[in-house]
Amino acid sequence: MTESTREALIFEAAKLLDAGGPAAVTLRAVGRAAGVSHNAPYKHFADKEDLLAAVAGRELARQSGGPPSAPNADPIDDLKARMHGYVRWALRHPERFRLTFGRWTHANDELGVAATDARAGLVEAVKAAQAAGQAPAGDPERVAALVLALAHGAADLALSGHLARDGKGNASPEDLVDDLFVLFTGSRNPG
Amino acid sequence: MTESTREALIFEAAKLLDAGGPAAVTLRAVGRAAGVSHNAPYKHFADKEDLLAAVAGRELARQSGGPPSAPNADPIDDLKARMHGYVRWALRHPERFRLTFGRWTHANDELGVAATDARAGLVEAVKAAQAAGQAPAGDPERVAALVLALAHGAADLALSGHLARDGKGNASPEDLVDDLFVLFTGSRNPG
DNA sequence: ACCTGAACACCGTTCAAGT
DNA sequence: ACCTGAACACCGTTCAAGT
Repeated sequence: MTESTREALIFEAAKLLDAGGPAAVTLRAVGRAAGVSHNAPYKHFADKEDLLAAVAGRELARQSGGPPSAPNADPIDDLKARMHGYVRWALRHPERFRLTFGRWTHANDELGVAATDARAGLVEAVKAAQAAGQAPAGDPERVAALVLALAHGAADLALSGHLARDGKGNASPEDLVDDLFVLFTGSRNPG
Repeated sequence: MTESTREALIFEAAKLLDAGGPAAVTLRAVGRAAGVSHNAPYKHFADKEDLLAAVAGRELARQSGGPPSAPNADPIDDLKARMHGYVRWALRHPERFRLTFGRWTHANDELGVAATDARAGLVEAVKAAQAAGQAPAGDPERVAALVLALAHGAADLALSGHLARDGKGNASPEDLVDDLFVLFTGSRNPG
């Protein structure tokens, strides 16, 4: 039971975030939703930011810990599917996406570990694509950063409305991810 | 004099934002810094968000309205310089960057116009690079979106600490921009 | 037309106290 | 070890009033 209150607080905070944005996530509302007083959260988290970091960490771990695609798919398809999944996650859960990549003053362990794990999985996918000659050669961490930066930027611009203005001649974040992979085929590593 | 109070409020709000993040931008602090009462802002802006939108609009217009590089430089260098400038702006003024691409509930005209202008300038630079055979063929708006998404994502990931963890084998946002342009040379439009 | 001061309903956080 | 209720210093916003 001692753990369930903590979990309930995280769960209710995430629910309030989705429903009403960060402004709706007050400790009073979280406590009320979890059936405790408005300052019970202080027995489980240092402060409000610490609670939000727990929400972000749980979300990032969940997102990047999804199914590793079909295990024997083409490596480049695996990488593409992973990035499409990333974009889809951002567009479906904009508040969780923004929270995850938001401002963190006192670095949180839970969130940091989740971020490191997510990057490691992506780097492995890039290495496999490179080994199959389907991605540019070079430091796999750097190629992974390139791919992630594009997917992240496309998603963030789309969410903030800075990507498309009129419907004409514009691209969805998924389209932009595909465009990058088309560029990859132009500079394949023949090895 | 009637206009100067409004301008002073925008100016002081931007200063407070840079100094202490969005939490430091309270209408009371803005009013105090501008030498007016804490609710004088309501005579110039509908609410706090409207004031922040004015800050963001001014900032975006200033950023994208910079010098158009050397006028007779290679088109691809012009495009590259523009994106490097974008990244440098984001890293030097993280709070303004995040504000500009933040949450806007009631769409603001000033900010919308600034965003449209910025995109238009970028599309022109892409068209020039395409005409010189230095950028991939296709809808210039879509190629511009690809380039902007990468620069934006690289900057945002760097700011949130999700780009590099250890110093080893990682890339700066500027490096990632360069990497994209290297991919461009692999799929040049021969026209 | 622009500004002020008091007031209202909120919020994060602290603290003494309870089991 | 976990929780409560009162309290404190804030905040955005509204409103009646002043020039």
